[in-house]
Amino acid sequence: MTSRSTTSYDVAQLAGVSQPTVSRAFDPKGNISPSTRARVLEAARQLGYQPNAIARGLTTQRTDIVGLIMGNINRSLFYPKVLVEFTRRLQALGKQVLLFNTHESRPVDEIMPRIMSYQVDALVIASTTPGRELIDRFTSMGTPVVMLNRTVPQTSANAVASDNEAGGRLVADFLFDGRHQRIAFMAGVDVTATNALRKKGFADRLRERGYGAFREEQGEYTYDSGYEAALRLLDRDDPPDAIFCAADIMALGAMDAARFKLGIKIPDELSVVGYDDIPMAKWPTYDLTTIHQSAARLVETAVELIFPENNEPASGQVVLLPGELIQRGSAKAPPG
Amino acid sequence: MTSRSTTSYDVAQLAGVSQPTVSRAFDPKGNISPSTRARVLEAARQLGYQPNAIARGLTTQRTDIVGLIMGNINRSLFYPKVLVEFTRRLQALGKQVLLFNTHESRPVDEIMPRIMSYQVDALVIASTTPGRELIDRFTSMGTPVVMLNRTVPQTSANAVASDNEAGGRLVADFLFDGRHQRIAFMAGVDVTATNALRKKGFADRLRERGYGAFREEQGEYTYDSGYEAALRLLDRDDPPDAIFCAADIMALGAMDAARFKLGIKIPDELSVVGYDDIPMAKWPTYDLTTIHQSAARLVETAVELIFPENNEPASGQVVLLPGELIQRGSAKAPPG
DNA sequence: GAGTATGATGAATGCGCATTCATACTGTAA
DNA sequence: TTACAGTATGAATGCGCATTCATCATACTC
Repeated sequence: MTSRSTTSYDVAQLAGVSQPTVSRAFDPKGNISPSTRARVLEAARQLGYQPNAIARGLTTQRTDIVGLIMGNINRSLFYPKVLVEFTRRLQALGKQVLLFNTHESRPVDEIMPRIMSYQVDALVIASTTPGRELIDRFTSMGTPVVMLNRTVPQTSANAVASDNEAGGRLVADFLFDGRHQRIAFMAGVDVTATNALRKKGFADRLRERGYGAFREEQGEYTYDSGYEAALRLLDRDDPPDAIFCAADIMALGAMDAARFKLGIKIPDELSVVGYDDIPMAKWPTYDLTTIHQSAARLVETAVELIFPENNEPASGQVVLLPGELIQRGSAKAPPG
Repeated sequence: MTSRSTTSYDVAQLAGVSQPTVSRAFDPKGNISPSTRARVLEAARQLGYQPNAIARGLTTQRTDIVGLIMGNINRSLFYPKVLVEFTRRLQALGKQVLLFNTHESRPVDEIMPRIMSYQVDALVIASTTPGRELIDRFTSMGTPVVMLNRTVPQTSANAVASDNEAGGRLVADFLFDGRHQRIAFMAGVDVTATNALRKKGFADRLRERGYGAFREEQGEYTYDSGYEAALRLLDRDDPPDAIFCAADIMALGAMDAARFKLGIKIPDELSVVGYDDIPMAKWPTYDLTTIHQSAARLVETAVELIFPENNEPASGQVVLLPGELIQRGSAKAPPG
């Protein structure tokens, strides 16, 4: 039952070689004759031997483990997709993802020691924002860090984010050109840079175009909060004729509030634009006009930063990925 | 930059003790005087020392890592939720989740050696089905295995699943009592036991109630496939007045196909019942009657099987969790 | 054919920790 | 005072592997 697992010594003995030779047989660049390698691998196969990654990690100082910190993964399908993409890509590089979840209540920094103790080769941080000194402890040890859709100013951490400010500007132009008169903004949680930048680009561009102040309500990146915020926005004498929601998930709630609760016609009486292009956005019920943000590209870029093909891992780099406005049926399009 | 990370020897030196004493200071059950422990921990704090989990794993034969295999995580929000729950619960037990993704095309068994090499303390398999001998290799090494919503007959693996057969029966009763005349079933992918059992319970119970054969179409556990399957089912002279979809996600597609493509009124002309109770099911647009399946309970049960409070890990146990019919507005309810 | 480069292999070692085992030290009973 | 628990600590060791380093066999040069 609890038989000691087979080691490289067992394989060595069966193959009639020394233990280091077994090691070399499993090292693609190992100095070993083809015939010996074949003999060793055959012996390994017979014994069901697999090199112990933990022991290997101890000597090589490389665990092939990448730490991935995520908070609130399951709000939308975006982060699950990021997660799958990461796992897939890293697996292809022979690396594995060690997952850490941040509790709503507790700060991220609390689990950092845990992560550090696992000697991860790199650290990916998504949808949560750690303290600067924690990050620096990793980078100072030579562990590259990359944050997704978050930035912490003046750190050695890399960051990959969709260009939220540019996206906000896209929406501003789209709604302004669509001849909307009473434009509103539905914010996400205030502290997130994501939300702030989307709003900034949106507001700046509207101002540039000569459009004045706009009304604003706050949601919390959930369907329900979008639903409620839409009611506050719309259930009044002078309701907006366009709402830019800082996230698709809120936009869906907003659309349902407008249509089913208030009987407002979309897009005739109200245009709704989201952000993210989650899968549901293209469902016929919603057919949501939104800014598309590719999880796959985000991940691809992040992986390239921490495990570049031929260079040293990057440090302190910030990459912004442009978004794309996807016109669907939830918003009145500009003429022409 | 690449300064050798601090080890227990560094801490020992600073605290004026030997290395084993440092070890004991970090072991809650370690034989060590309170004053010495305090001194050691203070020294550790100063140096930013954290015990190396990899090295520890080598000596203790316990990595505190749990392997989690998932395929197709991001179809719905159910598995992401399972994932988060697992991570959270295991973190609370001082354990971490090492994630493995199975590619659509490749068999699960291919990544098994990788998992084995990481000496995981336990293995959780979700939404994918491995070969029996692979499983047995883990359990024979004393590594408990638990599968979620899948079973492989005659293995030493544990399994936790929602009682799909009972759920199917619930739906059969509900639709039969609702006086539906032309009941149809929308199947998921045929090979999955999940689908087969839901269908079996449904069919058996209908037969018991004296209802004859029912029409059937096949989807693939996606919104789009549900949409298409619904068209095949409904776009004919004698369309069903009730569809039981083997998964919510297909039910949503089916509802949209019926309402928006064919102009069928729900629930007046057609009742739709799903399975899973994903978050979208309760959105006003869908308001889907379905069988609720708790991800949290599933995870809780699975964790209890592989890490029982006071016993040995379970082996070969199969636990079925009852589902619950959630009546909403997408289906005509039985009178009374 | 003597000398040198090349390649394949084994002996020895250490990664950082937990865990024996042995030792010193403290207090209590005889 | 002697003896004997009990406690706290350090020296030594090994987990399983990769990586020097040294050794030996072979091939090649002039």
